[in-house]
Amino acid sequence: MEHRKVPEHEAIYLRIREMILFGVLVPGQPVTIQGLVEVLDAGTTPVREAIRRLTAEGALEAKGNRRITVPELSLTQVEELYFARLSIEPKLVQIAVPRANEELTKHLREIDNHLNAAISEGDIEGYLKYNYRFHFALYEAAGAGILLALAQSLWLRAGPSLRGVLGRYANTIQPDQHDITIRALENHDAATACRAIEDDIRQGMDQVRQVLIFGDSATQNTVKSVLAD
Amino acid sequence: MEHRKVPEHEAIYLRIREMILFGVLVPGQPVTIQGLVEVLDAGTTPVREAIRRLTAEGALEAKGNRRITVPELSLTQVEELYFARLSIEPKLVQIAVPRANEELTKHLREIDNHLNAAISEGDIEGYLKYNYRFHFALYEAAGAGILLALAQSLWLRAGPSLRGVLGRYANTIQPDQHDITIRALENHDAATACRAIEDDIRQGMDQVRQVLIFGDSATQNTVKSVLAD
DNA sequence: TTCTCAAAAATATGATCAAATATTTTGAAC
DNA sequence: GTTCAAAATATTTGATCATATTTTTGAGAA
Repeated sequence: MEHRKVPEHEAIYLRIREMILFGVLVPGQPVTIQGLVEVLDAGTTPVREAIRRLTAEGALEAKGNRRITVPELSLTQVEELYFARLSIEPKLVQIAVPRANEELTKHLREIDNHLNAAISEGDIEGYLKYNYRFHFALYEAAGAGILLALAQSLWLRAGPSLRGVLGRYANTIQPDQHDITIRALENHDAATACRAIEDDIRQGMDQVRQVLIFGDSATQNTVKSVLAD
Repeated sequence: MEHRKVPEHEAIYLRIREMILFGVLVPGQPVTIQGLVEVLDAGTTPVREAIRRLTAEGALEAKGNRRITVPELSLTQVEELYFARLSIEPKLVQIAVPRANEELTKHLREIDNHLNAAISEGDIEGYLKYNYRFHFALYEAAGAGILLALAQSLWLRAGPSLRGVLGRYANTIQPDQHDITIRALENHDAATACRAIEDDIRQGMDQVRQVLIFGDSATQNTVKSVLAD
């Protein structure tokens, strides 16, 4: 069991999933089986099965014409994600807090250090990766598999659009909700931890909403100028 | 577009999905590709792809030994579903209420009439079908695809266990939350509609919880005695 | 230039088979 | 009866191909 061979379709699924989560695949982009086969140097059957799985999760969108794209979020969908994230993720935190131990908080601090380094270096993909890892290390500690799956589905839907946020707001100083969260965990203060995660979600989703309202043409320019530093 | 040919894998997915929702497939039951191929008189590829999709949605559970089963709900998972349903479904109702029109309430009444007939006849599968249809006719009216997908995923997870509830509680008189809901829709009274759905969810999930706590051996006997009427 | 139409190209879908993996059955020994 | 190993069986996984469907391309007409 420990050394169970991971089926190829699972490995491929995880790779495509990360491409979606971290904005390698962008909203509106068509996704084809053969395209992924070539990019990933994989077989068609595992890619097909991974795609089927990801469409079931809302991470990819099956169009009526047998084509598959990365979903684009409408404003009302952002509102839906906003609501759902605020419903599910703090609950995961609430469940996790009584279970938090030093190992967890230490692990979260490590991730957050990487995250802060990525911010300092203007490393967008690093930021997205460690932000995701921070959140899910915490949520996994809750041991609530169904809520966790819901949260992951929400992140998969939001992932490609989050990338559009970063150039625009990279210079914006936001209160560090992660640090607040970690301290609350150490104190087993569920209310503070939940509020910090809620505020973190609000900050992030407010920014996604802004980008959608004002468009992302200004965003592309500021991505370049930020990364030039 | 209107007469788009529906791929076989989608049609098969819908059929298996209903088997799960309405308790034809029971918790713990192994599910094999060849088994479904024979039951559904279908091809292996569409069945495989449907299974992959359903496991992604949590409706089926991939075990570490490459076997697939219908999930069994633990008590903590029931609590998770309880919380998630109470978070998501009333929100769908809240969004739907301002959009409710006479066509919708008429449609809901028709479904509810079928549901009540099924109850009178002791028709368990009919009950499950029309209960599902009632809820989702309402939720679909919200036009909130992401929240709808979350709700459907929750129902898929709970579906097989709901069947275990029915024999046990079929004689229990519960306030008819559906009728209350319809009337609230007619009056565009979102608060009442949401509360009715919340109460409906509580009634249902309390019963699932009870069955899990006390076991279902008594349930099987009462299924038989109820259906003998 | 635009529009139409047919052919070519791209892509998804389903079938089928072999290989890999896991479980069950069988038979022997104690 | 139990235990264990080997054989048989069941099942999943991945490859590969043919078929079906959709999009793109290019030629001709207006």
